[in-house]
Amino acid sequence: METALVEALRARGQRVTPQRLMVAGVLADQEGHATAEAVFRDVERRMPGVSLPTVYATLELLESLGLIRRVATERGAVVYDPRTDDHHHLACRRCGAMVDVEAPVALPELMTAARARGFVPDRTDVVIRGLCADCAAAG
Amino acid sequence: METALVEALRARGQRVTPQRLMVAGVLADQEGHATAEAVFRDVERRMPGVSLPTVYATLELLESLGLIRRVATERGAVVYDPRTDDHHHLACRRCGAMVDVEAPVALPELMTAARARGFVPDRTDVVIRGLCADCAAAG
DNA sequence: CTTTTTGCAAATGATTTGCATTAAC
DNA sequence: GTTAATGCAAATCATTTGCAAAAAG
Repeated sequence: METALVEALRARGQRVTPQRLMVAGVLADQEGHATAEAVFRDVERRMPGVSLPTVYATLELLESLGLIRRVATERGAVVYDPRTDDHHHLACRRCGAMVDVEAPVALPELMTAARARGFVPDRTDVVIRGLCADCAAAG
Repeated sequence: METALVEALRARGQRVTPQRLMVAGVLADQEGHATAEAVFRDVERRMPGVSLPTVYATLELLESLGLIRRVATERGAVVYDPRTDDHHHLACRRCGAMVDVEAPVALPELMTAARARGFVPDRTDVVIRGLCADCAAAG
């Protein structure tokens, strides 16, 4: 991801800073999804002194470059997803965990209905809500 | 909706208050989705003196009773949806509007993948992101 | 050197909490 | 009368902003 980031920044005439590389690196290492706070904690550990506003700004930048995705959870909390390929999410209503699933989705009727209203579709987010394996086992 | 609310409250031994009826009534009249603030403004107009915390508490109550749905938008803003039947959403990335669409969705591969991981599905939320008719027309 | 990015501190906005008062039942 | 619900004020949480200092190109 770092190479892609450096190229994207150069292409837009923006600067390659150690903070930006670090935030991108932390997110790339991330298994699953992370809140801005969580990213901040990891970044701070390896680079003391970085500020939270910088982390927020960088996450926004990475999203605008298409290198990460921003995902809103059911309660309105926001997490960042280092994967930008086509995948969907399982959200546990008990523990709040959000897990990736890969599977093709085709929603022909829904797309037709959307286009019929003049809507220009861009991306489809599918979230299956329910209980994750651990919470289901716990009762 | 008011009848259902009164019954649900009685069944749980909770009280039927004018504030609760008013919040439910305002949401039922609502076309589309509303933020807590918007609900508050409407409620306040017809019943001056209601407090914002009461509106929040009531929205939470209505959701726990299954009478409304809470929907998180892409940016993490939360809106309340008076419809609880099976329907999905179109979210405009430009103006933030969220519109209902009715269309059946069947996601067999995704459901299979979810169950294969021990996940117990409950409901499926599908959000199509893109540009609404107005924003697409505006360029 | 010039302009962007950073860090800090403070502001903002949405939602929640504590608590005394009021109102349902 | 009891107990739950309300209104108020203040607290909290996540995120954003303004601005001077530092650093990238």
